[in-house]
Amino acid sequence: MKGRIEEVLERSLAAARAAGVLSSERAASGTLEVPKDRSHGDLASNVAMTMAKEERKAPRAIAEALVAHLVDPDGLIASAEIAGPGFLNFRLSARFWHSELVDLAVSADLRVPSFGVGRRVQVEFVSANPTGPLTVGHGRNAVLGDTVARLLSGTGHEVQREYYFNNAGRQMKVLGDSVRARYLEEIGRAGAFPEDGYQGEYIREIARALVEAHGDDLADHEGTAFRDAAEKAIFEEIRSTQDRLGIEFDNYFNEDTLYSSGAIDRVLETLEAKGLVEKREGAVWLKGEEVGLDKDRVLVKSSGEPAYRLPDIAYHENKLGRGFDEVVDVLGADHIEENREVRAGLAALGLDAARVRPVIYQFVTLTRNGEQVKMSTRRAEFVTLDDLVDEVGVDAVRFFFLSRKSDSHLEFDLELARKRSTDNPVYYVQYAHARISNLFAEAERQGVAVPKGVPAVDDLVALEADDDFELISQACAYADVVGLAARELEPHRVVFYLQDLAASLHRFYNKNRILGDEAPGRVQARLLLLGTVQRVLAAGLGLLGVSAPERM
RNA sequence: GCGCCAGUAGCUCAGGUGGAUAGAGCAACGGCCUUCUAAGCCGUAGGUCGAAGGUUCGAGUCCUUCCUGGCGCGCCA
Repeated sequence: MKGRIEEVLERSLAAARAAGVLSSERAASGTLEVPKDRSHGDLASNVAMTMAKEERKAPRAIAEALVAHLVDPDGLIASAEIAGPGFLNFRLSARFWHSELVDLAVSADLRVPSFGVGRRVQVEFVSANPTGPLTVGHGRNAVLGDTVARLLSGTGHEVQREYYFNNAGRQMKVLGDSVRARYLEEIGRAGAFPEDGYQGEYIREIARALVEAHGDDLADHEGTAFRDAAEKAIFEEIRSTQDRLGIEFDNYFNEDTLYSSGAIDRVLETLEAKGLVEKREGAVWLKGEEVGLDKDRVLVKSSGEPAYRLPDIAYHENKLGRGFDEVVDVLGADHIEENREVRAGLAALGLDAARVRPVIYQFVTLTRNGEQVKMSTRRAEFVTLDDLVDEVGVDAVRFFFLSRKSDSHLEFDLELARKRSTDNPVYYVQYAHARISNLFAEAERQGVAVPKGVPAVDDLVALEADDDFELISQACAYADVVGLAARELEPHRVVFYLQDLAASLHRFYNKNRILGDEAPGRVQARLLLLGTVQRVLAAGLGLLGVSAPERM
């Protein structure tokens, strides 16, 4: 929406230069924004202030020169005022707003910038090892990753969603041993339960299923049957949780392929060849100082097994090698350091580590009635993501997980999330959408002609109130918000925007009776406006993976 | 001790690239439905933006130091 006014500013600047009033060559670099205070107009520019130094003139004098040479052939600006230290406050014309609304309405993608066209991006998220059901913490990861992927797709990127699975590590062995121990218990044989084994009830259930299927045939089994059964069962559960949340992956990547392909050995050899490793105390170390880390890190343990970070480096090398322009890692705050090591490793290999973009999220706490809910496994309180979905529903889970900047700790208020009332921000936004649907239904019932198809500026002349323009302005902001959210990988911006847009809609709805307005053409014009607002709400909710109900 | 993140209204949190009188939602208080869904709206109250310095026309935003909380700093993953 700023584009056309920016052009006006550029031309006015040129005109002022041509008239010899201004001298600097530089293009205007100020910002144009919607002022927080509506009394400052529809759009405000600080360009006069940013030019002050170079022009060696007072900002207000520059602003005056610009206003005096305003080039606005299309009549987009209704008035231009100079305010405060040198702000240029523009009030825009009805004509401007009408053409903005037409542009938005005819745009299939609501004018969201498609800066990602031709770029391939991978988003890796969740990546939880199947040692138990997904937790609430995984939930934030899952929803964040999925929504980042949606944002990137929405801005034209070709996106792959990947789940990385450490099936080569110790964890999976412990899992198998845990099931074996429970299995032996079930068939009445004493077996020592592993010290660091997984104690959850789900392990026993898997063991029982094995008893049912095989009796005690597996009592002396030395292979991977326990592990395989556990992995399969738990993965099924994880997938079903993801399913409920509307999350699908394009690819599951197994760590062991990095071993079988020789990738891990090659990484090690390359680092050795570059003189970036050192053998010491029976282990192989990555030289921290030389790769930009604060200390040396073990790549291969003295046991001969790779430490977790080596396959991680190989994994990221693999990802970059698959030709992605960018690789996004969605990680909990406890993995920041590890990610730094991985990127240092990539740089050491001569790869462009800047193509790896971590999205870090802080931890989640649950509260109920102001009290923190302990997420302990022992008391069977709220541990799993499935439980959370059961209690508050998919829409609230997704919306709430996204309603904080990922860098901030997230306090998930169960009481609020389950409320089916106005207090609950999810319902607030959804209600705005449903309200518009209802209005259209009511219009049909009353036999009001509901405009169909693509609007033209002439259809909108009856929109002449500030209320109308404000709503248009809000709806038009969608494109900028989504663009910024996608660029910065910050879904929460969309959440806050939708709450603002919903508030504008509710305000508008309460203040203006839409149907039965006697001004000629206004009912139809406002239905066109609200139809577009509804499309924006639906698109925004869709980006978040939250439903946009017709009726509530 | 070192690193990363956070500290903004009673509570939970927004506040790209520095802009005008710092915002929203809960909670509190007072209003608005015989009329398109009151799951809504309007109003009141609530702040030394953790502290102190600095940078400049201008700082919640940038720099320095300090305080508080979370998370890391493993031959665990």
